[in-house]
Amino acid sequence: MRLSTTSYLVLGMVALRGPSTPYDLKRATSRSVGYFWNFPHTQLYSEPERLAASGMLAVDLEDSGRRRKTYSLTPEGRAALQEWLAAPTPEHFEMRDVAELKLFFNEAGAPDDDVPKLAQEQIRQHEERIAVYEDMVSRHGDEDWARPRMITLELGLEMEHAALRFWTALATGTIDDLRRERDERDPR
Amino acid sequence: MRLSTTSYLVLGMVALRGPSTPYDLKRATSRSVGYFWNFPHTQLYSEPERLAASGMLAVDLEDSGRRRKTYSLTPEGRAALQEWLAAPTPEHFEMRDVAELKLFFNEAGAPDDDVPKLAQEQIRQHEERIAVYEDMVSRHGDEDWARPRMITLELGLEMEHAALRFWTALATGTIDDLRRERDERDPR
DNA sequence: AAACGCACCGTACGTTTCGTATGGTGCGAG
DNA sequence: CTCGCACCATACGAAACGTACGGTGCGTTT
Repeated sequence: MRLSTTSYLVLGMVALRGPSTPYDLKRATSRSVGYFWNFPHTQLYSEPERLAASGMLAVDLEDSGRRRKTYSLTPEGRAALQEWLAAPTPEHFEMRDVAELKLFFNEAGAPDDDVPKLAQEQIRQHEERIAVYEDMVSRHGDEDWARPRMITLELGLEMEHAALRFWTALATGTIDDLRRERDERDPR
Repeated sequence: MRLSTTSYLVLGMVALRGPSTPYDLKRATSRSVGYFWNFPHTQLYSEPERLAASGMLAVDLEDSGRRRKTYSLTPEGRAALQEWLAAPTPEHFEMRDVAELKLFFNEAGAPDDDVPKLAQEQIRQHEERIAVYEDMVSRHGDEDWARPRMITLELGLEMEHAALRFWTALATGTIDDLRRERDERDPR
């Protein structure tokens, strides 16, 4: 049985939260890890089933109305998760950025310049996302249980600010400054 | 007929390159736009077929051995592409970062600390990618045809440096400095 | 206390994407 | 001339995706 990244996502979430229903997972991921690995909620119903079938999760079926399924980690599940966590990842992150695509193909566009509008919208997007992240920090930043999970927010914030700087520079025609400042900061 | 992002990718590539075979597209994307929107090469064989069926591309079938198909843009195809380019994107970029996942779930791992190795490997990844991007800049940076397409490289570089700063700070225990420096640079 | 409405929760199903694996093609070396 | 390897193309099964629908049960209204 081959485990995908989604599998480990589920195993990890159950490990952090304790026994969970798919709906619990859905809510928990959409507010945290979902920001850097998105997937449809249907996966959170089918994937635990697969994992239970291969002994990674134990399932407890509610017999009343909603017939909720509550999944918990088995020793095998925990072992698989820890093995995965212990191995560093040779993969580079993967991006999917429609705005960047549009910028790349810009020269094939109609004569009038579409870039300012594109940049403006991206600036909006990134500022909004930064606000969301900062809000999380200020609401949970000093709670002990949250601390270790907050660290990834810093990466998110670095990336958001990087993108924001780029689109802002593009909108104001100061791309050259961008490169110069980067060279000063992280000399090659 | 519904066009996906992949459709526009193909339309855009044919627009920039002129008439192209799927293999041409594959090679061209893998060295450029593939860095921020990856997809398997099989898509580059099936997608143009779809687009040709709906009149966005014209196909010219080689009758000799390899039976190459060369696709070129029709007026409808160009119109569709330009319409797409003219509309700013409401979407935020999407990330898929296995390393970030591992970091997030770290507390569920075995007692010994897996983070240093993880960080080290990511630093390697990002330095390597930066080298690739810088090489592109230095090889094509002063060619006129390449200039407009080089601009997205700057976004790539900003992102890479952001990630590199994060993992480096994580490895050296200077995450707090990271935040402080960011605040100085981009005051909230 | 019955009826209603809405937020909560779960799953079925058709479509698209993905990756792998396989097989043909033709140039250049020997 | 033929052999080998890089080039090129597609088939096919498996996974991921998104949407759309349908049930559940709590709180509110009458």
